[in-house]
Amino acid sequence: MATQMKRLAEMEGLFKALGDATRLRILGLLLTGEVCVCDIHESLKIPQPKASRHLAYLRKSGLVETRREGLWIHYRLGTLADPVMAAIVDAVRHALTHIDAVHRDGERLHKRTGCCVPSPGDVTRVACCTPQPVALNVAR
Amino acid sequence: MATQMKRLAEMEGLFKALGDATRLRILGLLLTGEVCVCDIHESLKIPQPKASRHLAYLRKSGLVETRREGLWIHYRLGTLADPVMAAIVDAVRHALTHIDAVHRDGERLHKRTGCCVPSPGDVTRVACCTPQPVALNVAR
DNA sequence: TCTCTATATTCGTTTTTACGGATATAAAGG
DNA sequence: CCTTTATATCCGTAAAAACGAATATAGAGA
Repeated sequence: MATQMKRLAEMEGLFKALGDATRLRILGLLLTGEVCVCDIHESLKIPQPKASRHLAYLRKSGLVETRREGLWIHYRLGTLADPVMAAIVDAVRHALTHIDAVHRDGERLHKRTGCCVPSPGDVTRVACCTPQPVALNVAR
Repeated sequence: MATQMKRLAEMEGLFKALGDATRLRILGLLLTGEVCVCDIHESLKIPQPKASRHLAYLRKSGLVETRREGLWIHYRLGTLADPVMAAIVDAVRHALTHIDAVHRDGERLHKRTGCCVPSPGDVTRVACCTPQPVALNVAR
């Protein structure tokens, strides 16, 4: 299996991509769904080139995917082919829903587009949340 | 809750700590149990100061803990207090069992100490392994 | 106290990463 | 074709991280 060969390097790359607060916030914002670059950099209150650079980094690492629509480019969370990696990313996505900064970014996005930020229970059912059954939130 | 405040920074730090192949290999080796520094740097075939530096990094990030026994210092995997972080680390530990390099390191350790490397199923039951029931390996 | 052994730290250097600011590309519309 | 708008990339710099080599510490035993 070719996917087994360089898994160490891939994992290192994955964690390097995740080891930056701005990129984590971007991933957190994308839990909402598709978001275009301008909404990203304004929700995070960071300069546009900075957002673009980090998005390029995330794109190269396979964590996000894009879709062009006219002048806009929409970013969304990607799916890693390797199930071992994907399991890690699932845990990360869930953890992001527990971060204050992510919620604040999401609220700014909400004011601009009307999309909502997911709550901890919504993303993936993980050990840290299973014990205490959370009250159901608004779906999607 | 104080644990909620700087979670973003903590998460960034966690991934920075995980974003290095040597440190990942060390964590993989520690899946075996307690290992002292000399066994670590010889199993990984890296110079001792290099191992020591990376171990210090892992210690500061809370991923490993130590126990002194005479002249030796034994390293073992630590437990993160924050359950959200701990869930991520669980997924990582499991993923490490899927890495070739980790197994090779473990075999060198085995030749030195007689400890065995855990197989994918042994560590944590995660999405990527649950579907295909693996043949039972030697317990422990 | 001297020595040996295991582990940690310092030093100087190189590489990598992140940044702001400026600029380039690329699609859409007049 | 020219302009506008959205996004990406380049440039020079600053900060962080990793390295090998050398050295320091700390415990155990003679």
